[in-house]
Amino acid sequence: MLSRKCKYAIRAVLFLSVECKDGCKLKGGREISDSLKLPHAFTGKILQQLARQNIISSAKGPGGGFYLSDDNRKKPLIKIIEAMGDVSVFSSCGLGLSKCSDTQPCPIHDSFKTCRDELLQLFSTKTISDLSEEIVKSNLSLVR
Amino acid sequence: MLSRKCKYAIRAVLFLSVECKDGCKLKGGREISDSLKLPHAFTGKILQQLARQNIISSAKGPGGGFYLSDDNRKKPLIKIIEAMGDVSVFSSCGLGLSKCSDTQPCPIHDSFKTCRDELLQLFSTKTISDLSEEIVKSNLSLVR
DNA sequence: AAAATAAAAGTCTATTTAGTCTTTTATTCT
DNA sequence: AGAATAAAAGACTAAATAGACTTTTATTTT
Repeated sequence: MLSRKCKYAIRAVLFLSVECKDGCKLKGGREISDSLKLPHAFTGKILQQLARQNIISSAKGPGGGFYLSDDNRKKPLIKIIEAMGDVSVFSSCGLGLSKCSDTQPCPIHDSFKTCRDELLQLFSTKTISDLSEEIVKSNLSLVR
Repeated sequence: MLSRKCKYAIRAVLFLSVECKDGCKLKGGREISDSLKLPHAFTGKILQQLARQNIISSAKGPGGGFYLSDDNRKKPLIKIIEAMGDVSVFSSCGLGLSKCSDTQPCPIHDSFKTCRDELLQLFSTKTISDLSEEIVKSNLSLVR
């Protein structure tokens, strides 16, 4: 569905959202990748990319790291997906036709579009803070 | 969602199902890839793989090519997806966690699973002949 | 039997995605 | 100011996917 990069990104952001809550202690790239059992160098790249696109925030130097501002927390998951360049899955044809549409549908268009839209709905409505709360409340997993 | 290979495979099979109906004229690999505007060598590989796994039928020599037996037509689309090795999307976690399950869910497990299952349902119920009929009846597109 | 045809099979190349490693830049602490 | 820390940036490597090219094998037609 989503690329590995994108899934790593979502997990990293959700990790930040639950781990550095109000006291807002920063988390280093190393700690993030170690906690989530992700390849650290690759995760570093992803974190940078997220920071550059204002999905997460960062601070250099000793005591620095990544964190989420209040503004960051308000964003829906789809923003992460957009930042990672994976957003086209929610608009493209299930059989790969470039011109597939309601007026010129492929053989599975209708039912496929329904599912695709539900998924888009999910990622567009759930914000980082929404999920953060659910994770804490129901002890949901981000690792393995 | 599905790999390019898998999408090509589905389109090729559906093409065969509508193009060589009852008179059962065979279609060569070249004609298939040309009609669907797919890379011919790659399409050839895919057709072979489908034939080897009894999703489609083939005949060598002059006048030979690919076709669908009555038995082939009865199969649901998921069989094509299985043959192309893409079937895991319908069981794997939306965030890439290997241990995600109903009892140990990831943050988006429930709603993601719902969509995933709907999609699986779609591909498991629609057979090649079902879709073939719909394609003819509603003039649905397989190209572009 | 020989020629022609078309799938089967195998090897090879290109592109994309995933991932590492090294250097630079900004910040903080002594 | 200098040392240490940690992100930013860039160049590089590995693996997977997509795709091409060549040879072989089976079948049909002359």
